Amino acid sequence: MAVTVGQNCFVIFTVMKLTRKEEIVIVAAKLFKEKGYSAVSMRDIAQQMDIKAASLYNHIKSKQEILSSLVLHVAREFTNSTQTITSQDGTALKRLKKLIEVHIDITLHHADAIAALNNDWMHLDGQDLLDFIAMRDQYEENFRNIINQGIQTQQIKAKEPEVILFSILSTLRTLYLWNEKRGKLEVNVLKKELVAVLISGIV
Amino acid sequence: MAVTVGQNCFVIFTVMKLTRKEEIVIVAAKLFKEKGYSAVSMRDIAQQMDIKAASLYNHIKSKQEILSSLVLHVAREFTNSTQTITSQDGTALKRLKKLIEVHIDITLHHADAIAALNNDWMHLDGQDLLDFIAMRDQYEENFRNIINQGIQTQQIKAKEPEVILFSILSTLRTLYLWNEKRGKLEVNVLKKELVAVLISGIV
DNA sequence: TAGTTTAACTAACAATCGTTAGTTTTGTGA
DNA sequence: TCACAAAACTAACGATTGTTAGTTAAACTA
Repeated sequence: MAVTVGQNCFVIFTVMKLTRKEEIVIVAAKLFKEKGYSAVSMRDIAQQMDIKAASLYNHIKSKQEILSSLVLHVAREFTNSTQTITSQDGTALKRLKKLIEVHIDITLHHADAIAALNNDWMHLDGQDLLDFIAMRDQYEENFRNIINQGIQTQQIKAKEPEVILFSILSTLRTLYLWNEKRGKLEVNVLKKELVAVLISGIV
Repeated sequence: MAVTVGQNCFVIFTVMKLTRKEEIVIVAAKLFKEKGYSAVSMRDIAQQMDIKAASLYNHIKSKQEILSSLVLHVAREFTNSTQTITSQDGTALKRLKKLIEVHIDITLHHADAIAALNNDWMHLDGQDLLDFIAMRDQYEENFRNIINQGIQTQQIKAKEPEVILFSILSTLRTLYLWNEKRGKLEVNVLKKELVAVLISGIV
């Protein structure tokens, strides 16, 4: 289905029928966002879906599986998008801007999952935990490299690179919380303003 | 006890004997930081203190009390410091810088408690929860006012004030996580660099 | 319509949760 | 040394946790 919104703007969306498992994961994500993984019981999730807790196990293997579906899926999305940008050409500063914009896009599309990614990743176990940490470190390293490149080419002030990295990543990481308050502020405006603030400061 | 560190720099510290309750709260804070309030059991806390869980109740009233001691104490510290600065004179930009510096100071002194403040405040209940939310909102409002003053006096760019507010508060809120990685970076350097990045940007 | 899958149900399990009661040990001051 | 307070202990409680087993109702497919 294709719909015209305003001018030159097509939104193409396919109404996919969600599997029951996907529904569970989505509902769980909302609850995890509010109270955290550990404080949400299987009975809480079931109640929110108007079924009994035991029925959930027709569709999922365990509570852990809900968490890892949620977290690893969006973590992979971050990883993939980052890889693409890093391997593109363009100045360090341009790629940094692009990186920020993509991060904003992913955040707005997966706000609930990102809450779990930020706050509940430590409750992953086994290989899932290792995979997540590897992806997180790689994501951070990508930002670090681009910032360092920017400093070398003198596009970015030769301040402490770690402080710059920290400031940008912190802001992006917390964006999921502000998305609700964002209210009227349109996505493209948000992107533009946020990139400006992060890159050029406020004075 | 007073010790001279380098030149012109006195550190005066009193070795206070901690009450048993304070010890419990400190130990609990460390565990809450790693796994979150809900995932830490009273038996976990007790084990870390080499006693049995039931013994904790000689010193505290409930698990809830540990959390509210932890969170409300540091929340009040933020509130008090903020009040002082807001009522001082000086330009909006100077007060904003001061606000950031004070936030950094408090964060470095109460890293574990701030983890709970950020991640577990929603597990407070009753009046404690209401008090916390009131303090948090007031804290945010203080930042907002100073930023708006800065915009009016044209010290700060007339960008979206909410985006500026969001960027600064996000960075400060997440600082407790980076404090460990900070490593060699000295406190005063961190303050100076972070203020510079937040105010002047990176280009 | 008969057969099969999908997805719900009830009932229960072992483990763990925060917490209480009652008792014993430890340390301190007279 | 004796009395008392502080702080530990054991044992157990009722509730809740994630999860399993076995069964039933509804919905598609032949």
